Amino acid sequence: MGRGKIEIKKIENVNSRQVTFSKRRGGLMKKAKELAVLCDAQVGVIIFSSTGKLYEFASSCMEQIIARYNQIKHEDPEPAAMIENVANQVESRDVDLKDEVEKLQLIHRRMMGKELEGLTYNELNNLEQQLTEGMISVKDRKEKLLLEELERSKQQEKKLVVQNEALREKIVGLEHHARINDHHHHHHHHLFVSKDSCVSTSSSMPPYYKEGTSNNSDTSLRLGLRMDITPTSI
Amino acid sequence: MGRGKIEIKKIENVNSRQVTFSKRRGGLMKKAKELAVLCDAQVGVIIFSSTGKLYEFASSCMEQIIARYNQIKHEDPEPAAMIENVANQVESRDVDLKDEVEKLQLIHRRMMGKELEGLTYNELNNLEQQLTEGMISVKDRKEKLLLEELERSKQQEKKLVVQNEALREKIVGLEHHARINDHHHHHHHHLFVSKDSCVSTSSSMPPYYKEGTSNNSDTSLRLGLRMDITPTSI
DNA sequence: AACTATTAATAAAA
DNA sequence: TTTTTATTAATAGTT
Repeated sequence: MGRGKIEIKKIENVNSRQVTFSKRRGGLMKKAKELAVLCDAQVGVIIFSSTGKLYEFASSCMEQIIARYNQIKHEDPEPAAMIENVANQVESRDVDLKDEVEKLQLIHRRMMGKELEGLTYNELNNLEQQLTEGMISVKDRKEKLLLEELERSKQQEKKLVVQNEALREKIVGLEHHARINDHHHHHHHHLFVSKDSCVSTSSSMPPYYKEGTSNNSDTSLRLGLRMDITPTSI
Repeated sequence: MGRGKIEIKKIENVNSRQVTFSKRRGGLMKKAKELAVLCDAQVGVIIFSSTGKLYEFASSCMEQIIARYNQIKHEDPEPAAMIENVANQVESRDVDLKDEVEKLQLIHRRMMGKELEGLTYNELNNLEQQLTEGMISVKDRKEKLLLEELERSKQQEKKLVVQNEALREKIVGLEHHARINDHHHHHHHHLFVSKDSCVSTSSSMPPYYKEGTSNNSDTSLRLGLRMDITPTSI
């Protein structure tokens, strides 16, 4: 096809080669498109010229054609499949963790006395045993806190009694001076300190220690402990 | 080029289309090869037939052509980065679940009376309240199971007493006959049934109800209940 | 880039 | 499928 037959080998004349490349490239693209349309095929053509320029034709998205090619060619787990694979691996770890959470939640609910229906008598006994042990530990811990606080309180008490005694003596001294000075003045400022407003050595719990929270605890004493956080509520 | 001109649109006749595909595919491949040789170009052609079959031509390694294409087309950070991204997404979900597990495990340990050090007095009270409620529910459930089993046992007892009475009467009858027949035979088979081997109307718990598990439960009676599973142990 | 002589591709038939 | 053949399409060399 042309003014003469040509041998299929590299065209050495650079200009001729460039012209032929342009013509034949167009022809190839046209043929590719015709094939795709006529025969309902998916066709992709990639051409790099000798100068490195890229020309392409794709009857649909080239990425999709390449992906399909890779999928068929080497069961290539490169991009999508690789991600899929990793995702699956993680998914199973995920499922394990979810199972773990569900198991722990069931245990928790049962320790709260819920969903006991499926348990045998022995299982209930074990559960009760656990609850009892927990209860004992909690009560011990509470007792320890109370004793520590009581000890602290007692120490404070002693300190305050000493302080009070000192203060009262000081006041007695001041009142004595005041009386002496009264002989020279008409107005005097009388400082009165009643014995009741001071801490006595045989003091009972102060009045602001009031009964409060709804709790079956043995003691409902309100102590100066931190009572803000409630971590055991989910 | 052919016996007539054709319009470039999908060939509806399946057979014609198949033939044309075969011919034109060959032609396209030939043209691609010629272009590559004549013009010193790098050419890759990928064709999927409508039936999904893959045909390809590559003037050099197709992978290399695709790689070069991808490199020029999108500075493609596909595989590694993409996987990294997905992994990170999953990682965070994973961390959340692990946190959840840890939280539940801490709650569980505290309900078992462990790691109470960080808790305030009020928190300890709440915990004790939970344990108390759980304990009450468990005891109620145990009581229910015991009562049900007792009821079943009583019913069985009654049934057996009646059966026993009937059996004893039958035996008495048989022994009577045996004594009469003894007058005619030297050997006799003596059937002896002691009263102890039968259930009496005022029966106490049977001997195979033995004390067993180490448990502070009010009752350590072993009943004919399922006692196999121990779900509260992690 | 346009032309055109010539070859190549291929549609229809077998 | 592949081959044949009549016809169109592509294109090499020229302008």
